[in-house]
Amino acid sequence: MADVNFKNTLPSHLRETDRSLPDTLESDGNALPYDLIELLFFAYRDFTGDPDEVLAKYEFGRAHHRVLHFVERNPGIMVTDLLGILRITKQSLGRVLKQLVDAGIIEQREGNHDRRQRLLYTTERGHALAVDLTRLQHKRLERALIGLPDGSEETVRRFLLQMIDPEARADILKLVRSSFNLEDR
Amino acid sequence: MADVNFKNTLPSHLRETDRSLPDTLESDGNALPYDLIELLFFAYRDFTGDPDEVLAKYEFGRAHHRVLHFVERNPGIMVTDLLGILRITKQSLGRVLKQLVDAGIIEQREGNHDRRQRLLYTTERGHALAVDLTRLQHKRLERALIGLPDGSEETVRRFLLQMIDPEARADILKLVRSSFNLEDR
DNA sequence: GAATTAAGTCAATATGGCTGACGTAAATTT
DNA sequence: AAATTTACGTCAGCCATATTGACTTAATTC
Repeated sequence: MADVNFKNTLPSHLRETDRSLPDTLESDGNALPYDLIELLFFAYRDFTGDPDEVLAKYEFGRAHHRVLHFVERNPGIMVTDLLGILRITKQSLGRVLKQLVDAGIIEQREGNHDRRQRLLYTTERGHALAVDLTRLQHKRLERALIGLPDGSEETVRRFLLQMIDPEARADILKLVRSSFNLEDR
Repeated sequence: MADVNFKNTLPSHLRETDRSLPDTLESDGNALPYDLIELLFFAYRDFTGDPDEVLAKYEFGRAHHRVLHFVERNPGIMVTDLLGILRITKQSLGRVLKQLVDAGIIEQREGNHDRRQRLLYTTERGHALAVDLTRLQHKRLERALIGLPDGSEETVRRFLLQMIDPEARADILKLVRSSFNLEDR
């Protein structure tokens, strides 16, 4: 057995009585929203945790997931463009990409107009895996929206968009091609 | 210069005219919410990007940030409990914790009642750094909530909470000690 | 007194980033 | 037509952060 901790998330000092530690950093009106920060941390962890389990069976990691996702979503994407989305180096991508190609998850085809390009496509198997992973994340998102007031999905979308650096928003909006109207106003 | 890609996030096939690729995976009513998945990916990346820049000056990484954050937030926390929150091994924590202690960011004090414990506290410097980092993330969250309808902050909070594995929610709720009412109903 | 717990340590391994330096073929510019 | 730029790939090595397994010490609990 490994040296991992299987206990509660909850530290012992919070287990029994409430010793009422400060919820916010400052006692003046300038409260820091620890809770939002932490909820986002835990939410993202579980969000990526679902795919991780499936990927482990293929001996793939999160890096493979990201590549697979954006290739599935942008069939025929150029290597250069994928690098731009992922913001990693050619060398880093090269390693995982090779593994995905070797495993028959992604295939590369020479560009029609520009024969230097190795355009990326998911194979049938790759597509199936991508769908599986997306469906897992979809389910979690659906569940997270249950019981929230009307319009919450739109609110969450706008919130997430506005979390993104303003300079990058326009590009990302085109990339995600949301069917919702998220234009700036 | 490194081999990084400084170009647009936007792949060339989306740069000019809209070739209207499918927004969803399935043409039936079972659409997969690619956009939410991707917005969350990019939002989280930028969310962690702010602190990363500051931490780099100290030669710290994200692992140090997580430790600092939860120690700042739970002064006097036991090592075992911190392991439970972070879900990493003792060995992994040991390394970053040692660096933080050596750098005078975190200090360890023997437990009063149980002298085996090395309770963790931020030093004055550690506190200052933690506040800096939290403030950065706070600003991004504030900005992300601008212009959203009334009650959106609450909506986002509930959304994030429901993204978390149901079994873990109760513990995490106590841990984050939100001043908002997020009890299950 | 025995068993358990808290914390730490040694040693090895894997993943996924990074840097710098090149190479080749194809397209574009001059 | 030659020069330059672009797209892609590769070799070699480094670093951060995680992992596993085994073991120790001290203190507490049963």
